[in-house]
Amino acid sequence: MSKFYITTAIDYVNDTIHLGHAFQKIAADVLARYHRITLGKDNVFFLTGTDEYGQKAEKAAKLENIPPKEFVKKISDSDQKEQDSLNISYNRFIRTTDLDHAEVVKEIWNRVQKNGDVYSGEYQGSYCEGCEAYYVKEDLIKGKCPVHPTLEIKIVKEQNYFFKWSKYKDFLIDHIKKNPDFIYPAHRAKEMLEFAKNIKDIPISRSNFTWGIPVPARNASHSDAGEPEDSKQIIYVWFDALVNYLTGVGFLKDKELFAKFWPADVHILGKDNLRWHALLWPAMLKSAGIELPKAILVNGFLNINGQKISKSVGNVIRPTDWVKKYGADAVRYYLLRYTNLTDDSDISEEKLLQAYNADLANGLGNLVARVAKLCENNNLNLTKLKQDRPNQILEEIKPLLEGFKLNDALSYVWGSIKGLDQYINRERPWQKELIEANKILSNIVIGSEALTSLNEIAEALKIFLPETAEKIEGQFCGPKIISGKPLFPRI
RNA sequence: GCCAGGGUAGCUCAAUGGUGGAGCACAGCAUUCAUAACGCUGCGGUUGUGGGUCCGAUCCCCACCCCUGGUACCA
Repeated sequence: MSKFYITTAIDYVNDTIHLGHAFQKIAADVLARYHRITLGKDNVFFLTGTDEYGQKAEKAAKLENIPPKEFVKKISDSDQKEQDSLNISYNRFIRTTDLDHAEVVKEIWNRVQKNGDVYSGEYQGSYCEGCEAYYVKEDLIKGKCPVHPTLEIKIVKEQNYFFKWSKYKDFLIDHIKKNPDFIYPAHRAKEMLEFAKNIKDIPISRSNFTWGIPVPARNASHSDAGEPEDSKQIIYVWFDALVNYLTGVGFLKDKELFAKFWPADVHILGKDNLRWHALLWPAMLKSAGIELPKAILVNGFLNINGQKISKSVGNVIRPTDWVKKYGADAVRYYLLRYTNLTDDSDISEEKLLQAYNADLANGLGNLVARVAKLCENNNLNLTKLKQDRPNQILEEIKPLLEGFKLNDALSYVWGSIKGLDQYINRERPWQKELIEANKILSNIVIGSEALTSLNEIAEALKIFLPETAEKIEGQFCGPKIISGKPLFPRI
């Protein structure tokens, strides 16, 4: 691999992102930072952003009595602020309302249409007003919504453009089967294979609201009776949103950038978005004659104190809420170490505190403090910073990171921290003659044949805890080392 | 209802068809370079329930219970 292009889900702007969304951004950030170390900064592109069109955003804006454009800007800005608070190192924060994006969406639409995959038809759906959602007949129980059995199901008809999704059924099944790494974890691929069997065409335009990218004007020669009025048709949000991954690396606008980074190496997304990424997106790309992404990484959800994060439960926590109290790296650390990326995980502020004190204050912070003080007391003079060998930690965690085992990778780093603490207790540099003590300390700071050093730990931590890594490197860059403030004061 | 994932020490998770592991928390010892921190030792489990296959199952099979997600066009 010579380049790495990673994208996150773009967050829908009906509300500002919370810790659950942040979890995914942190994971993506770790992968991006890792690859920047191995491939070089210029060979990594990290895209994130906001998804801003659609009925739900339009409604949310109406509720606040402001124009959609203003509303989505407000949420997008606050999403960006949330991400920035965690030091998410994106290369572009895309908004689907960005001008270049509309151009790309239209281009994809036209390509798909040119390929014969767009047709006009009548959408008829069984709509439940309680769920504000459509149901397929098979899912209705005695003709009623399974969630709201007391409400009447309404039959809603709409004239729309449809995408020939079903045409790509065999292609999709084949692609997933032939590429076992396409969807991770594997059980998600199984899920998609099941679903793929029943793929039907879907409407990719809407006419009952206006907040979206208009369907491009049609060729006169193309017209046929009963087709929707184009000017009133808005492109369906998913058809619009998925395309951001192309816009983000300069499709149309910056051919060089696009040629360098496409196809995406990893799309990371929540399990709720899997179908669209695993089945619709590849079908769209195939239809448009564009190469498919290499991997889809599905992250689980976070629960807080055993409950799912939701407005109605009232347990929504924003990244900034915790960052203000504990710092960005503490939040990153906790979410990375004590969750399983691909499964649901339960988190709590209490556990964050436990991890903070046990691992950051007592572990890493204390190690840095004791080593710094020992170096200061011994007047250690560093003549070099690194051993002439590859960073042992990076070597060890490479396969873990490439297999998306972020928590295991971080655990490994903490193993090295423990190793240094054990070494210090065993060697007792504070009881040794100056020369002997300095040899021990130099082993601790820059390493030896047998010992993984503090500087190696710091280098590895750049991937996970960038602020902390920088502080440690600043303190141990020599030649003189002096003790400083605790990195993580006990709470 | 249907599909999928999960239920292992107080907590978070690991593991294997053959006498159940780690970290945190807790207790004791030791120690002072350090953020009452670090280290060592210990405590701690009839591996959701009931059956079955097997010489032997936590791991395989069946049923059930509980939790989670998806269930098609609302991100």
